[in-house]
Amino acid sequence: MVKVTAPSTRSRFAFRVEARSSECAARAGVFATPHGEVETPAFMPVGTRGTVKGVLPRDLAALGTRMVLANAYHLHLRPGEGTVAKLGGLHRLMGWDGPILTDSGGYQVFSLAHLSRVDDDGATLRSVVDGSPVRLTPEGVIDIQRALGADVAMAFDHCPADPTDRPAVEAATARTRAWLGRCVARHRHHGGEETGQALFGIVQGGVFEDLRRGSVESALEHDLPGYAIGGVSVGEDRDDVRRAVGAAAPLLPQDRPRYLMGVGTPADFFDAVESGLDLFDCVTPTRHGRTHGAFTSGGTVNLRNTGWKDDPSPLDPECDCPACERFGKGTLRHLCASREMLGAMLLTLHNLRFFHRLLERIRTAIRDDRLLSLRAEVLEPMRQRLKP
RNA sequence: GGGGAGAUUCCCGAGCGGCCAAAGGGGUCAGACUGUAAAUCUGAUGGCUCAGCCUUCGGCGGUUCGAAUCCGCCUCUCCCCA
Repeated sequence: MVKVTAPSTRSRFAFRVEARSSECAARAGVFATPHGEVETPAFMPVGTRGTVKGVLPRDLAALGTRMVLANAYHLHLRPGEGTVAKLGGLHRLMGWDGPILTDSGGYQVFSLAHLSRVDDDGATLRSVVDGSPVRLTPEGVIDIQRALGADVAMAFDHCPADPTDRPAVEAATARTRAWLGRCVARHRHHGGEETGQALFGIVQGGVFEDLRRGSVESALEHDLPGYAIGGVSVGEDRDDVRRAVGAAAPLLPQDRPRYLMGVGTPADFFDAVESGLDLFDCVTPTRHGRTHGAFTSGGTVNLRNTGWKDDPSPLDPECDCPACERFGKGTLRHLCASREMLGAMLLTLHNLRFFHRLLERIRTAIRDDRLLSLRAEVLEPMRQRLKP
């Protein structure tokens, strides 16, 4: 049923695996895009409205970012994909020369569920900007992403509100399948990958392993340069996430990048990488950075806690980010407590650096075939919340 | 010197006889956050042997079954006129 074309025919989005773990399904590789290569496993910071909040593009690159996310729904509302195109495209808008991936807006139908209504043809949600109705369909979402011009566009999927509600998940998974077919057709209509944009399919299925497997089969009805697992970490237990990913990942093609959407935390990365996932994105490092939370090698830290007040020591002695190089915890705590934007900026830089360094170590460990020992080494000391 | 206004729990500020340990802000303290409606949101903020009790509304003394609220005096602050 599925004819998998040789990677060479899509060299602009080639993915080559360069090392595999002997202990698990982890692999280290390189994903090529028109705007450069990405070493995997990789973490992609989230820049929803065309900006990774509080971070200059050059700083982003210096932290180790290779690829970033933006969001089609939010950019459609403001400033509008037509405007983005007139401004020279999404790369120009973001001031980012590297690869960009746009999420379709499927997640917003889920996260803004109280403003959304889904039907078989698409979804209608109220604009978060002015409350007016916004119609999203597979075709429309592909058009938007085509106009934005990211390197990777995501299919329009239906992420169910409750991943444990089997009938609802079955319906959402069926829609995701039907919508993917329409996305693929529309993408091809625009010229397919010749336009410089790849389309990734998305697997749903909630916490049900059989539905996850079925959703992978549906996605593989289309020969795409990459596949994503979505609908994960939306409130379920970590074990449920692990099972769902464990069921889906082995069935995805070995020679295509696998993207786990919306994940996650350091522990999540190990789980997912060990199941053979390659790409990740999450708002955690940036959002936590803005809300006084920091990841460190010794555990998480809340920089608003009064106990750090007089502590001149660095946030994480193992870190080489701008926050750790020049400021102590007491200073960071002062910046956070007084709501200086520099505090949010520094913690964002720190968290992003922490995530990228972690993924860097994971990549190296896969190549050295010692991923499981790295897991213990990294996660054990950072299990706790650090208290002053 | 004369006339007027006021002193409330860390701060500002409601309250004007019982439903007041006392609204609402601020500050402070703590928590949450996984394809970002998030520099946001939630909770706590007199004490205790905590479904109750004790101490608090400038001070002292009254009225009343009952007072932050009414009365008298005192202390201090602000405004206007001389």
